[in-house]
Amino acid sequence: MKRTLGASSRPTGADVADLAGVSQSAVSRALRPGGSASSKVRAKVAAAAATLGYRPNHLARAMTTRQTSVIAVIMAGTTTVYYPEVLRELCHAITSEACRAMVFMVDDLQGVAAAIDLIASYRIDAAITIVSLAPEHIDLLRSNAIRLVFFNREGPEGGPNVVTCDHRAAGRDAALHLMSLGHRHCAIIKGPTNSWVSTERVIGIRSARDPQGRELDIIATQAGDYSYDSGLVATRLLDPAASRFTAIIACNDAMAAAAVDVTGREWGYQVPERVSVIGFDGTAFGCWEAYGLTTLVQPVARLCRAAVEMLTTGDAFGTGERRTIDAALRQGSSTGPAPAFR
Amino acid sequence: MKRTLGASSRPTGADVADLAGVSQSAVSRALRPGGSASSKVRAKVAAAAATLGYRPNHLARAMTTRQTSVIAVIMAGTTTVYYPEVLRELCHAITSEACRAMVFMVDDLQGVAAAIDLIASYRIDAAITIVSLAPEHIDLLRSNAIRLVFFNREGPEGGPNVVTCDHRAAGRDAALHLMSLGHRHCAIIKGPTNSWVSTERVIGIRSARDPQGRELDIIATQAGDYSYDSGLVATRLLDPAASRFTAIIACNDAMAAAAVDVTGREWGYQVPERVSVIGFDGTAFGCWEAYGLTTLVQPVARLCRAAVEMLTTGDAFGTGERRTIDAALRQGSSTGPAPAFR
DNA sequence: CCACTTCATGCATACGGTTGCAATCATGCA
DNA sequence: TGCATGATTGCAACCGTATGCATGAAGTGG
Repeated sequence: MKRTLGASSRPTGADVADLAGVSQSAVSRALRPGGSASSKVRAKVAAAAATLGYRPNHLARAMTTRQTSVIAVIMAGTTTVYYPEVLRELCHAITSEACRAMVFMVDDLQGVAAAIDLIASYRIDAAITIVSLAPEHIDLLRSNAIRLVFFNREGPEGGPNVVTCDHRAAGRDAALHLMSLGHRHCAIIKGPTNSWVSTERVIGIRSARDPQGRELDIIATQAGDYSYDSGLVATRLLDPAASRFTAIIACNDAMAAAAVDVTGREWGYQVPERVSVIGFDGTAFGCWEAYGLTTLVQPVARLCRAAVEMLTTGDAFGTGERRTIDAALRQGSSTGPAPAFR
Repeated sequence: MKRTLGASSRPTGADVADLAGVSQSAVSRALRPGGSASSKVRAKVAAAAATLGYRPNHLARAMTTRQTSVIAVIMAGTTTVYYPEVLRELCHAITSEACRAMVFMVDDLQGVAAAIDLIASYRIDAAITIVSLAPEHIDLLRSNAIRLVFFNREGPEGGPNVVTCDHRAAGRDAALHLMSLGHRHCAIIKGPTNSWVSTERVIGIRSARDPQGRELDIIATQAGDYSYDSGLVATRLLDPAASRFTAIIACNDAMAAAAVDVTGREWGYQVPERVSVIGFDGTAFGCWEAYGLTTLVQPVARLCRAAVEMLTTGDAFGTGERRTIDAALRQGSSTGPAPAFR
């Protein structure tokens, strides 16, 4: 009972032990499900703990057990309309799994290095990364036995686990949807060149074949950075008179919305009567009436749950496990039958 | 040098001490700016630490210093288009201040209690809450000397610190903007009845007086839950024929967008020629062309920085400090001069 | 009734740092 | 040269929990 009076600090296991008339180790064991303790001691300890409002100090526990039940989330600080939603869902999934989410927003490579350092310093159990990691960072995490999952992102060779939407299939489905509506020629607004997701989607679009074995002609391509404004710029660079596309595929919903705006308001082409527009991600505002985007919905919540689950149930660090989850087409009012052309 | 070989664990301060030929406490002091250590020892320790790739274990440090440099964020798990953005900015602000963000998504009162428990268990330094807290939770945090800031939310009497946008002034500015355009009669779409922010905005709207001392007539009121869909429902309940409003004020942008859609597409009233619509928050998609919302922008990043700053620089727990930050009118294409009426 | 197994419990130590205290060392000044 | 003074440094005691080990108690089978 050495605790100083009037201290605002929490009671410790030793305090509970004193009150219950047992040893501190008995308290530790009595409060842990697997611990060896008689029901009598369990009762006494539980009573004392309740009286004192005792709760174990997770830091001290982590010191000895070497696990914190904390999962780190590494995310880029750049503003995109899609990431905050992912962050929210990831945190939600982590909290639901009785873990704690520690978020690291990184602005540059230096920030990534700092985050990796901190993750190791806090003995965090596992990490989900939504940014690319340098090999030395991956090695550092591995050497500290910190499990790692890449989220919607390609990890390096033979490396860590990956949870991703099947972007290639989503791209294919987008193209198939348009072809089933009679579209033969389309324009594409890609994401940034270094975006793996964008690349996959475009590969999927190119790989699509309709029942007659025909592919969708991509007769114009522009690129944006996933922002609405970049979508405006990219769409304006498409020349609807010169290249006779009847559909625009944008690699995310924000750029698709921009495509709808430019097509309808600047070119004066009806959507979808004259031009159909299709996007990706399934962000909430995409289905608001003014846009009514047809889009390939990423089941963000499921992706996040899968990532967390992979971290909490898996065994080793780099089993190279891979979970791929399908996107679903949400039919909106931005796509329709191709106009009879020529 | 008792470390077992082949262990993947990090080197400890003792390892560095061995290599540098000094004591472990010397290592501790040499690596801390304020520590008393000769430049010779500092150099030796720095060299040894670099060789071994040593980084102090934050958990062990937190055990003795009783501070973790972790700031908790307590947020509701319910989906709203505004919160994820706040979460992102809060995490960003926290990371920028050399602190770590631990996020607790709570779905119900039980979740709040669990989050508070964990915050105390991890000896987290401070917390930012975006949900309401029961008095006993606030007491628990106070008794553990965990600093607390309410974010865009009214704390209890004489209690914790608050960082908030000046929603009342924002409401007033919205009304003044409309009156300056000649509007005399408006309809309001409020938020949920328990939303303090919504209440403040409405109070502000009612308190506005134009230079002639006249107020804006609120001739119809409906309520939504801040979602787009609820905005559709609420707007449809407004009877534009019966009550001759020339403007709709919606308590957030999502509902304002819904108001634009119903007004233009369902009623066939031009926006803003026949009806003006104004929203709040300044969410990104609100200014996309199809909506072009006039809105009162909450400077989310500044709010978040202010909250974090208050936690990192303040002194005591409940100084009742209050930081109020102004919203800014962003003029869009959804408001215009009132039609000459009657 | 005894030997043996199983279980419960306390003691002591480890986890990896920080920090008070005392001893030591270097330095300045008379 | 001698002493006072202040800066370094090592020792040891924490922080609060988990856990290996030894011991004692209780139960079990022969």
